[in-house]
Amino acid sequence: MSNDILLKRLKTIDFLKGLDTDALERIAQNATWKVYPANAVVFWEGDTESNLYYLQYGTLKVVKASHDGREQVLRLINTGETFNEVGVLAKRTNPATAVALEESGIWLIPRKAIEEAVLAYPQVALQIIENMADKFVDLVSLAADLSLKSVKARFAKLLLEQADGSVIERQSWATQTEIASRLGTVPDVLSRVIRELTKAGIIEMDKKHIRVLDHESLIALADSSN
Amino acid sequence: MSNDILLKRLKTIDFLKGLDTDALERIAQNATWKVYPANAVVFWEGDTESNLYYLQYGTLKVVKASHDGREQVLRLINTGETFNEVGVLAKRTNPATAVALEESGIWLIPRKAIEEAVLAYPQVALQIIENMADKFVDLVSLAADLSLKSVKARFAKLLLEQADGSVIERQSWATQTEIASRLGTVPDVLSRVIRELTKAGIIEMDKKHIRVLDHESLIALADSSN
DNA sequence: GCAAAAACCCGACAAAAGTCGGGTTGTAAT
DNA sequence: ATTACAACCCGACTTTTGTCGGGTTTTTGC
Repeated sequence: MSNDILLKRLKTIDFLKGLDTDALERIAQNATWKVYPANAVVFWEGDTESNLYYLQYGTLKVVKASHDGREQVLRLINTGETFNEVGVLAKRTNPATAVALEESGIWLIPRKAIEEAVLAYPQVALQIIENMADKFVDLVSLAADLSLKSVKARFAKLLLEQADGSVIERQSWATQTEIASRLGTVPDVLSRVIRELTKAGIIEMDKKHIRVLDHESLIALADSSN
Repeated sequence: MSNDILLKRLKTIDFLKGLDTDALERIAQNATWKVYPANAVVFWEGDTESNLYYLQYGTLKVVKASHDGREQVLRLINTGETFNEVGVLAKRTNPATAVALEESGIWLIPRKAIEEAVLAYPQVALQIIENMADKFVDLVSLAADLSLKSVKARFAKLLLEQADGSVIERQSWATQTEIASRLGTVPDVLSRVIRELTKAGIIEMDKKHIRVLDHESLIALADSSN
Protein backbone atom coordinates (compact mmCIF):
# COMPACT_ATOMS: atom_id res chain seq x y z
CA MET A 1 0.00 0.00 0.00
CA SER A 2 1.70 3.15 -1.14
CA ASN A 3 1.99 6.27 0.96
CA ASP A 4 0.40 8.30 -1.80
CA ILE A 5 -2.86 6.65 -0.98
CA LEU A 6 -2.42 7.53 2.66
CA LEU A 7 -1.65 11.10 1.69
CA LYS A 8 -4.92 11.27 -0.20
CA ARG A 9 -6.69 9.78 2.78
CA LEU A 10 -5.13 12.11 5.28
CA LYS A 11 -6.63 14.99 3.41
CA THR A 12 -10.07 13.63 4.15
CA ILE A 13 -9.58 13.28 7.91
CA ASP A 14 -11.49 16.03 9.66
CA PHE A 15 -9.01 16.95 12.21
CA LEU A 16 -6.12 17.35 9.81
CA LYS A 17 -8.18 19.72 7.70
CA GLY A 18 -6.12 22.76 8.59
CA LEU A 19 -2.78 21.34 7.46
CA ASP A 20 -1.01 22.15 4.21
CA THR A 21 0.31 19.48 1.88
CA ASP A 22 3.83 19.73 3.22
CA ALA A 23 2.78 18.93 6.75
CA LEU A 24 0.58 16.09 5.61
CA GLU A 25 3.41 14.70 3.54
CA ARG A 26 5.65 14.65 6.55
CA ILE A 27 3.03 12.70 8.46
CA ALA A 28 2.50 10.27 5.59
CA GLN A 29 6.23 9.66 5.34
CA ASN A 30 6.41 8.39 8.87
CA ALA A 31 3.30 6.24 8.84
CA THR A 32 3.45 2.48 8.62
CA TRP A 33 0.87 0.10 7.21
CA LYS A 34 -0.47 -3.02 8.86
CA VAL A 35 -3.16 -5.55 8.08
CA TYR A 36 -4.93 -7.44 10.85
CA PRO A 37 -6.91 -10.62 10.16
CA ALA A 38 -10.30 -11.15 11.77
CA ASN A 39 -10.09 -11.61 15.54
CA ALA A 40 -6.58 -10.22 15.77
CA VAL A 41 -5.89 -7.90 18.66
CA VAL A 42 -4.76 -4.46 17.56
CA PHE A 43 -3.78 -3.43 21.05
CA TRP A 44 -4.35 -4.61 24.58
CA GLU A 45 -5.82 -2.86 27.57
CA GLY A 46 -2.94 -1.70 29.73
CA ASP A 47 -0.48 -1.38 26.86
CA THR A 48 1.32 1.85 26.19
CA GLU A 49 0.62 2.96 22.64
CA SER A 50 2.39 5.82 20.99
CA ASN A 51 0.71 5.64 17.61
CA LEU A 52 -2.37 7.26 16.26
CA TYR A 53 -4.38 4.74 14.24
CA TYR A 54 -6.29 5.36 11.05
CA LEU A 55 -8.63 2.57 9.95
CA GLN A 56 -8.48 2.40 6.19
CA TYR A 57 -10.83 -0.57 5.81
CA GLY A 58 -12.50 -3.10 8.07
CA THR A 59 -14.20 -2.88 11.46
CA LEU A 60 -12.87 -3.02 15.00
CA LYS A 61 -14.45 -3.37 18.39
CA VAL A 62 -13.16 -1.77 21.57
CA VAL A 63 -13.82 -3.99 24.58
CA LYS A 64 -13.25 -4.44 28.27
CA ALA A 65 -13.22 -7.97 29.64
CA SER A 66 -14.06 -9.20 33.11
CA HIS A 67 -12.13 -11.86 34.95
CA ASP A 68 -14.72 -14.51 34.23
CA GLY A 69 -14.59 -14.04 30.49
CA ARG A 70 -17.53 -11.77 29.79
CA GLU A 71 -16.83 -8.68 27.74
CA GLN A 72 -18.44 -5.30 27.20
CA VAL A 73 -18.06 -3.65 23.82
CA LEU A 74 -17.50 0.07 24.35
CA ARG A 75 -17.67 1.11 20.73
CA LEU A 76 -17.18 0.01 17.16
CA ILE A 77 -14.66 1.64 14.88
CA ASN A 78 -15.56 1.95 11.22
CA THR A 79 -13.65 2.64 8.04
CA GLY A 80 -12.26 6.15 7.96
CA GLU A 81 -12.11 6.69 11.70
CA THR A 82 -9.04 7.49 13.71
CA PHE A 83 -8.53 6.16 17.20
CA ASN A 84 -6.24 6.16 20.19
CA GLU A 85 -6.09 9.92 20.52
CA VAL A 86 -5.95 9.29 24.24
CA GLY A 87 -2.88 7.08 24.09
CA VAL A 88 -1.02 9.34 21.72
CA LEU A 89 -1.57 12.73 23.20
CA ALA A 90 -2.39 12.08 26.82
CA LYS A 91 0.23 9.37 27.23
CA ARG A 92 -2.19 7.25 29.17
CA THR A 93 -2.13 3.49 29.13
CA ASN A 94 -4.90 2.00 26.95
CA PRO A 95 -8.15 1.81 28.87
CA ALA A 96 -9.45 -1.00 26.64
CA THR A 97 -8.56 -3.64 24.07
CA ALA A 98 -9.12 -3.24 20.31
CA VAL A 99 -9.97 -6.30 18.23
CA ALA A 100 -10.55 -6.68 14.50
CA LEU A 101 -14.03 -8.00 13.70
CA GLU A 102 -12.99 -8.65 10.11
CA GLU A 103 -9.78 -8.19 8.17
CA SER A 104 -8.74 -4.59 8.69
CA GLY A 105 -6.09 -2.34 7.20
CA ILE A 106 -4.62 0.27 9.51
CA TRP A 107 -2.17 3.13 9.24
CA LEU A 108 -0.01 3.76 12.28
CA ILE A 109 1.08 7.35 12.67
CA PRO A 110 3.79 7.95 15.26
CA ARG A 111 3.22 10.39 18.10
CA LYS A 112 5.97 12.72 17.06
CA ALA A 113 4.34 13.53 13.75
CA ILE A 114 1.02 14.29 15.39
CA GLU A 115 2.56 16.35 18.14
CA GLU A 116 4.38 18.50 15.64
CA ALA A 117 1.19 19.13 13.76
CA VAL A 118 -0.67 20.09 16.92
CA LEU A 119 1.97 22.52 18.04
CA ALA A 120 2.27 24.10 14.63
CA TYR A 121 -1.46 24.29 13.98
CA PRO A 122 -3.63 24.81 17.07
CA GLN A 123 -6.69 24.16 14.92
CA VAL A 124 -5.67 20.54 14.80
CA ALA A 125 -5.86 20.32 18.57
CA LEU A 126 -9.34 21.79 18.55
CA GLN A 127 -10.41 19.22 15.99
CA ILE A 128 -9.02 16.45 18.11
CA ILE A 129 -10.94 17.80 21.07
CA GLU A 130 -14.15 17.73 19.06
CA ASN A 131 -13.38 14.16 18.06
CA MET A 132 -12.91 13.13 21.64
CA ALA A 133 -16.05 14.98 22.64
CA ASP A 134 -18.12 12.82 20.29
CA LYS A 135 -16.78 9.64 21.75
CA PHE A 136 -17.24 11.07 25.20
CA VAL A 137 -20.89 11.75 24.62
CA ASP A 138 -21.40 8.23 23.30
CA LEU A 139 -19.76 6.76 26.37
CA VAL A 140 -21.90 8.82 28.71
CA SER A 141 -24.94 7.52 26.98
CA LEU A 142 -23.68 3.93 27.14
CA ALA A 143 -23.06 4.16 30.87
CA ALA A 144 -26.45 5.69 31.52
CA ASP A 145 -28.22 3.07 29.42
CA LEU A 146 -26.43 0.19 31.12
CA SER A 147 -27.56 1.54 34.44
CA LEU A 148 -31.06 2.76 33.68
CA LYS A 149 -32.46 0.72 30.81
CA SER A 150 -33.40 -2.93 30.49
CA VAL A 151 -31.80 -5.21 27.94
CA LYS A 152 -34.94 -4.99 25.84
CA ALA A 153 -34.84 -1.20 25.82
CA ARG A 154 -31.15 -1.16 24.93
CA PHE A 155 -31.74 -3.56 22.08
CA ALA A 156 -34.63 -1.50 20.80
CA LYS A 157 -32.46 1.60 20.89
CA LEU A 158 -29.68 -0.14 19.01
CA LEU A 159 -32.09 -1.24 16.31
CA LEU A 160 -33.44 2.26 15.91
CA GLU A 161 -29.96 3.71 15.62
CA GLN A 162 -28.97 1.23 12.97
CA ALA A 163 -32.18 1.08 11.00
CA ASP A 164 -31.84 2.86 7.72
CA GLY A 165 -35.45 2.88 6.65
CA SER A 166 -36.91 -0.27 8.13
CA VAL A 167 -34.19 -2.78 7.36
CA ILE A 168 -30.80 -3.38 8.91
CA GLU A 169 -28.10 -5.16 6.94
CA ARG A 170 -26.45 -7.64 9.22
CA GLN A 171 -22.68 -7.86 8.89
CA SER A 172 -21.31 -11.38 9.00
CA TRP A 173 -19.62 -10.66 12.32
CA ALA A 174 -22.82 -9.35 13.92
CA THR A 175 -23.63 -12.59 15.71
CA GLN A 176 -25.89 -12.70 18.72
CA THR A 177 -22.84 -13.11 20.88
CA GLU A 178 -21.35 -9.88 19.53
CA ILE A 179 -24.59 -7.95 19.77
CA ALA A 180 -25.12 -9.20 23.30
CA SER A 181 -21.72 -7.99 24.33
CA ARG A 182 -22.48 -4.57 22.89
CA LEU A 183 -25.70 -4.46 24.89
CA GLY A 184 -23.98 -5.55 28.05
CA THR A 185 -25.65 -8.91 28.38
CA VAL A 186 -25.25 -12.57 27.38
CA PRO A 187 -26.39 -14.31 24.18
CA ASP A 188 -29.18 -16.29 25.84
CA VAL A 189 -30.86 -13.21 27.20
CA LEU A 190 -30.62 -11.45 23.87
CA SER A 191 -32.04 -14.51 22.16
CA ARG A 192 -34.99 -14.39 24.54
CA VAL A 193 -35.60 -10.72 23.77
CA ILE A 194 -35.44 -11.38 20.05
CA ARG A 195 -37.97 -14.20 20.39
CA GLU A 196 -40.24 -11.87 22.33
CA LEU A 197 -40.08 -9.01 19.86
CA THR A 198 -40.53 -11.43 16.98
CA LYS A 199 -43.61 -13.02 18.56
CA ALA A 200 -45.02 -9.55 19.19
CA GLY A 201 -44.61 -8.81 15.50
CA ILE A 202 -42.24 -5.91 16.13
CA ILE A 203 -39.21 -7.23 14.29
CA GLU A 204 -38.18 -10.01 11.93
CA MET A 205 -34.68 -11.39 11.89
CA ASP A 206 -32.62 -13.74 9.75
CA LYS A 207 -28.96 -14.30 9.06
CA LYS A 208 -28.59 -11.32 6.78
CA HIS A 209 -31.16 -8.74 7.84
CA ILE A 210 -33.24 -7.39 10.64
CA ARG A 211 -36.52 -5.88 9.58
CA VAL A 212 -38.32 -3.38 11.77
CA LEU A 213 -42.02 -4.04 11.38
CA ASP A 214 -43.38 -1.79 14.10
CA HIS A 215 -41.29 1.32 14.43
CA GLU A 216 -43.65 2.93 16.94
CA SER A 217 -43.48 0.07 19.41
CA LEU A 218 -39.71 0.03 19.17
CA ILE A 219 -39.54 3.72 20.02
CA ALA A 220 -41.81 3.15 23.00
CA LEU A 221 -39.64 0.26 24.18
CA ALA A 222 -36.39 2.14 23.67
CA ASP A 223 -37.16 4.71 26.28
CA SER A 224 -39.05 3.07 28.99
CA SER A 225 -37.21 0.84 31.35
CA ASN A 226 -39.27 -2.34 30.83
CA MET B 1 -15.27 37.62 45.49
CA SER B 2 -12.55 39.62 43.83
CA ASN B 3 -10.95 38.72 40.55
CA ASP B 4 -7.53 38.83 42.15
CA ILE B 5 -8.38 35.66 43.93
CA LEU B 6 -9.41 34.06 40.67
CA LEU B 7 -6.17 35.19 39.10
CA LYS B 8 -4.25 33.45 41.84
CA ARG B 9 -6.38 30.38 41.35
CA LEU B 10 -5.99 30.31 37.61
CA LYS B 11 -2.27 30.04 38.07
CA THR B 12 -2.79 26.75 39.86
CA ILE B 13 -4.93 25.15 37.15
CA ASP B 14 -2.85 22.56 35.30
CA PHE B 15 -3.96 23.29 31.86
CA LEU B 16 -3.34 27.01 32.02
CA LYS B 17 0.19 26.41 33.21
CA GLY B 18 1.77 27.63 30.01
CA LEU B 19 0.16 31.06 30.04
CA ASP B 20 1.81 34.28 31.12
CA THR B 21 0.24 36.67 33.61
CA ASP B 22 -1.14 38.92 30.91
CA ALA B 23 -3.12 36.16 29.30
CA LEU B 24 -4.40 34.94 32.64
CA GLU B 25 -5.42 38.43 33.56
CA ARG B 26 -7.46 38.72 30.42
CA ILE B 27 -9.24 35.50 31.30
CA ALA B 28 -9.85 36.62 34.88
CA GLN B 29 -11.28 39.90 33.67
CA ASN B 30 -14.03 38.17 31.77
CA ALA B 31 -14.95 35.61 34.35
CA THR B 32 -18.07 35.88 36.45
CA TRP B 33 -18.70 34.49 39.90
CA LYS B 34 -21.71 32.50 41.01
CA VAL B 35 -22.74 30.68 44.16
CA TYR B 36 -25.11 27.73 44.02
CA PRO B 37 -26.92 26.46 47.13
CA ALA B 38 -27.15 22.74 47.83
CA ASN B 39 -29.32 20.91 45.31
CA ALA B 40 -29.23 23.74 42.78
CA VAL B 41 -28.79 22.74 39.17
CA VAL B 42 -25.70 24.26 37.59
CA PHE B 43 -26.69 23.20 34.10
CA TRP B 44 -29.14 20.83 32.49
CA GLU B 45 -28.62 17.98 30.11
CA GLY B 46 -29.44 19.22 26.63
CA ASP B 47 -28.54 22.84 27.36
CA THR B 48 -26.01 24.67 25.30
CA GLU B 49 -23.26 25.98 27.54
CA SER B 50 -20.57 28.32 26.37
CA ASN B 51 -18.73 28.71 29.63
CA LEU B 52 -15.89 26.82 31.14
CA TYR B 53 -16.51 26.24 34.85
CA TYR B 54 -14.00 26.33 37.65
CA LEU B 55 -15.19 24.98 40.99
CA GLN B 56 -13.67 27.13 43.69
CA TYR B 57 -15.35 25.39 46.62
CA GLY B 58 -18.04 22.80 47.13
CA THR B 59 -18.92 19.53 45.41
CA LEU B 60 -21.02 18.76 42.34
CA LYS B 61 -22.44 15.61 40.85
CA VAL B 62 -22.90 14.99 37.16
CA VAL B 63 -25.96 12.84 36.50
CA LYS B 64 -28.20 11.35 33.87
CA ALA B 65 -31.80 10.67 34.78
CA SER B 66 -34.21 8.12 33.35
CA HIS B 67 -37.83 8.80 32.61
CA ASP B 68 -39.00 7.01 35.72
CA GLY B 69 -36.92 9.13 38.05
CA ARG B 70 -33.86 7.00 38.68
CA GLU B 71 -30.53 8.64 38.17
CA GLN B 72 -26.97 7.56 37.46
CA VAL B 73 -24.14 9.68 38.80
CA LEU B 74 -21.41 9.81 36.18
CA ARG B 75 -18.84 11.58 38.26
CA LEU B 76 -18.27 13.93 41.16
CA ILE B 77 -16.54 17.26 40.75
CA ASN B 78 -14.36 18.45 43.60
CA THR B 79 -12.87 21.77 44.61
CA GLY B 80 -10.25 22.95 42.15
CA GLU B 81 -11.53 21.06 39.13
CA THR B 82 -12.64 22.57 35.87
CA PHE B 83 -15.50 21.14 33.87
CA ASN B 84 -17.52 21.47 30.70
CA GLU B 85 -14.53 21.38 28.38
CA VAL B 86 -16.81 19.51 26.02
CA GLY B 87 -19.45 22.19 25.88
CA VAL B 88 -16.99 25.01 25.52
CA LEU B 89 -14.65 23.73 22.91
CA ALA B 90 -16.63 21.10 21.06
CA LYS B 91 -19.84 23.10 21.02
CA ARG B 92 -21.85 20.06 21.90
CA THR B 93 -25.01 20.17 23.92
CA ASN B 94 -24.50 19.02 27.52
CA PRO B 95 -24.63 15.26 27.76
CA ALA B 96 -25.62 15.39 31.44
CA THR B 97 -26.91 17.55 34.28
CA ALA B 98 -24.70 19.08 36.98
CA VAL B 99 -26.09 19.51 40.48
CA ALA B 100 -24.55 21.02 43.61
CA LEU B 101 -24.32 18.54 46.48
CA GLU B 102 -23.52 21.34 48.89
CA GLU B 103 -23.15 25.09 48.55
CA SER B 104 -20.65 25.65 45.77
CA GLY B 105 -18.81 28.67 44.39
CA ILE B 106 -18.07 28.61 40.70
CA TRP B 107 -16.22 30.80 38.24
CA LEU B 108 -17.67 30.98 34.74
CA ILE B 109 -15.13 31.66 32.06
CA PRO B 110 -16.56 32.55 28.66
CA ARG B 111 -15.66 30.53 25.61
CA LYS B 112 -13.98 33.38 23.82
CA ALA B 113 -11.32 33.75 26.49
CA ILE B 114 -10.50 30.07 26.44
CA GLU B 115 -10.44 29.88 22.68
CA GLU B 116 -7.99 32.74 22.47
CA ALA B 117 -5.72 31.04 24.94
CA VAL B 118 -5.83 27.78 23.03
CA LEU B 119 -5.03 29.36 19.71
CA ALA B 120 -2.23 31.43 21.15
CA TYR B 121 -0.72 28.62 23.23
CA PRO B 122 -1.08 25.15 21.73
CA GLN B 123 0.22 23.72 25.03
CA VAL B 124 -3.08 24.68 26.58
CA ALA B 125 -4.92 22.50 24.10
CA LEU B 126 -2.69 19.55 24.91
CA GLN B 127 -3.40 20.05 28.60
CA ILE B 128 -7.11 20.11 27.94
CA ILE B 129 -6.78 16.89 25.99
CA GLU B 130 -5.02 15.28 28.92
CA ASN B 131 -7.78 16.49 31.19
CA MET B 132 -10.43 14.99 28.98
CA ALA B 133 -8.45 11.79 28.72
CA ASP B 134 -8.60 11.31 32.48
CA LYS B 135 -12.34 11.70 32.55
CA PHE B 136 -12.59 9.45 29.54
CA VAL B 137 -10.72 6.67 31.27
CA ASP B 138 -12.95 6.98 34.32
CA LEU B 139 -16.05 6.76 32.19
CA VAL B 140 -14.78 3.67 30.40
CA SER B 141 -14.24 2.04 33.72
CA LEU B 142 -17.69 3.05 34.94
CA ALA B 143 -19.38 1.58 31.90
CA ALA B 144 -17.43 -1.66 32.18
CA ASP B 145 -18.19 -1.98 35.87
CA LEU B 146 -21.90 -1.36 35.41
CA SER B 147 -21.96 -4.10 32.84
CA LEU B 148 -19.61 -6.66 34.32
CA LYS B 149 -19.63 -6.29 38.09
CA SER B 150 -22.30 -6.86 40.71
CA VAL B 151 -23.50 -4.11 43.01
CA LYS B 152 -21.48 -5.65 45.82
CA ALA B 153 -18.30 -5.59 43.75
CA ARG B 154 -18.88 -2.00 42.67
CA PHE B 155 -19.44 -0.94 46.25
CA ALA B 156 -16.30 -2.72 47.38
CA LYS B 157 -14.35 -0.96 44.66
CA LEU B 158 -15.73 2.42 45.66
CA LEU B 159 -14.76 1.83 49.27
CA LEU B 160 -11.24 0.87 48.29
CA GLU B 161 -10.86 3.96 46.13
CA GLN B 162 -11.99 6.24 48.89
CA ALA B 163 -10.34 4.59 51.84
CA ASP B 164 -7.43 6.60 53.08
CA GLY B 165 -5.93 4.14 55.48
CA SER B 166 -8.86 2.14 56.77
CA VAL B 167 -11.36 4.88 57.40
CA ILE B 168 -13.54 6.93 55.07
CA GLU B 169 -14.91 10.27 56.21
CA ARG B 170 -18.51 10.46 55.16
CA GLN B 171 -19.60 13.83 53.79
CA SER B 172 -23.01 14.95 54.96
CA TRP B 173 -24.38 14.59 51.43
CA ALA B 174 -23.12 11.03 51.09
CA THR B 175 -26.44 9.41 51.92
CA GLN B 176 -27.27 5.89 50.87
CA THR B 177 -29.46 7.30 48.15
CA GLU B 178 -26.53 9.26 46.71
CA ILE B 179 -24.10 6.39 46.98
CA ALA B 180 -26.61 4.04 45.38
CA SER B 181 -27.02 6.35 42.44
CA ARG B 182 -23.27 6.46 41.98
CA LEU B 183 -23.17 2.68 41.99
CA GLY B 184 -26.02 2.43 39.53
CA THR B 185 -28.55 0.88 41.88
CA VAL B 186 -31.30 1.79 44.36
CA PRO B 187 -30.98 2.55 48.08
CA ASP B 188 -32.63 -0.69 49.22
CA VAL B 189 -30.18 -2.85 47.35
CA LEU B 190 -27.23 -0.90 48.67
CA SER B 191 -28.65 -1.13 52.19
CA ARG B 192 -28.81 -4.91 51.77
CA VAL B 193 -25.19 -5.04 50.65
CA ILE B 194 -24.08 -2.90 53.57
CA ARG B 195 -25.90 -5.20 55.98
CA GLU B 196 -24.19 -8.18 54.40
CA LEU B 197 -20.69 -6.74 54.56
CA THR B 198 -21.30 -5.56 58.10
CA LYS B 199 -22.49 -9.00 59.22
CA ALA B 200 -19.46 -10.54 57.59
CA GLY B 201 -17.26 -8.22 59.62
CA ILE B 202 -15.75 -6.60 56.53
CA ILE B 203 -16.87 -3.03 57.16
CA GLU B 204 -18.42 -0.88 59.85
CA MET B 205 -20.56 2.12 59.04
CA ASP B 206 -22.16 5.01 60.87
CA LYS B 207 -23.35 8.49 60.00
CA LYS B 208 -19.91 9.98 59.85
CA HIS B 209 -17.47 7.25 58.88
CA ILE B 210 -17.02 3.97 57.12
CA ARG B 211 -14.32 1.75 58.56
CA VAL B 212 -12.73 -0.97 56.48
CA LEU B 213 -12.07 -3.88 58.81
CA ASP B 214 -11.03 -6.50 56.30
CA HIS B 215 -9.14 -4.95 53.44
CA GLU B 216 -8.27 -8.30 51.87
CA SER B 217 -11.85 -9.46 51.58
CA LEU B 218 -12.85 -6.15 50.04
CA ILE B 219 -10.17 -6.50 47.39
CA ALA B 220 -11.36 -9.99 46.61
CA LEU B 221 -14.95 -8.79 46.32
CA ALA B 222 -14.05 -5.79 44.20
CA ASP B 223 -12.86 -7.86 41.31
CA SER B 224 -14.95 -10.90 41.14
CA SER B 225 -18.46 -10.60 39.84
CA ASN B 226 -20.31 -12.02 42.86
C1' DG C 1 -17.27 -33.00 0.99
C1' DC C 2 -16.78 -33.84 5.73
C1' DA C 3 -15.76 -33.06 10.42
C1' DA C 4 -15.55 -29.80 13.89
C1' DA C 5 -16.76 -25.63 15.62
C1' DA C 6 -19.67 -21.95 16.13
C1' DA C 7 -24.21 -20.01 16.08
C1' DC C 8 -28.53 -20.36 17.48
C1' DC C 9 -32.79 -22.20 20.02
C1' DC C 10 -35.39 -23.09 24.11
C1' DG C 11 -37.29 -24.65 28.53
C1' DA C 12 -36.18 -24.93 33.38
C1' DC C 13 -33.84 -23.11 36.94
C1' DA C 14 -30.87 -19.88 40.03
C1' DA C 15 -29.36 -15.65 41.37
C1' DA C 16 -29.29 -10.74 41.39
C1' DA C 17 -31.62 -6.62 41.36
C1' DG C 18 -35.58 -4.02 42.14
C1' DT C 19 -40.15 -3.07 44.57
C1' DC C 20 -43.25 -2.67 48.31
C1' DG C 21 -45.18 -2.00 52.89
C1' DG C 22 -44.37 -0.90 56.96
C1' DG C 23 -41.51 0.30 60.37
C1' DT C 24 -37.74 3.48 63.51
C1' DT C 25 -34.66 7.16 64.06
C1' DG C 26 -32.58 11.40 63.15
C1' DT C 27 -32.56 16.19 61.60
C1' DA C 28 -33.92 20.61 60.14
C1' DA C 29 -37.22 24.28 59.93
C1' DT C 30 -40.90 26.66 61.99
C1' DA D 1 -40.23 22.01 71.27
C1' DT D 2 -42.84 20.04 67.74
C1' DT D 3 -43.69 18.55 63.46
C1' DA D 4 -42.59 17.03 59.08
C1' DC D 5 -39.47 15.10 56.19
C1' DA D 6 -35.65 12.46 54.99
C1' DA D 7 -32.70 8.69 55.96
C1' DC D 8 -32.40 4.33 57.03
C1' DC D 9 -33.96 -0.56 58.17
C1' DC D 10 -35.77 -4.98 56.94
C1' DG D 11 -38.58 -8.95 55.49
C1' DA D 12 -41.38 -10.61 51.67
C1' DC D 13 -42.21 -10.51 47.10
C1' DT D 14 -41.58 -9.77 41.76
C1' DT D 15 -39.04 -9.13 37.84
C1' DT D 16 -35.03 -9.24 35.31
C1' DT D 17 -30.96 -11.20 34.28
C1' DG D 18 -27.93 -14.94 33.99
C1' DT D 19 -26.95 -20.06 33.86
C1' DC D 20 -27.39 -24.73 32.46
C1' DG D 21 -28.29 -28.78 29.70
C1' DG D 22 -29.80 -30.20 26.00
C1' DG D 23 -30.87 -29.82 21.33
C1' DT D 24 -30.61 -28.32 15.77
C1' DT D 25 -28.60 -25.76 12.09
C1' DT D 26 -25.07 -23.29 9.78
C1' DT D 27 -20.24 -22.10 8.81
C1' DT D 28 -15.72 -22.89 8.28
C1' DG D 29 -11.31 -25.11 7.63
C1' DC D 30 -9.04 -28.78 6.04
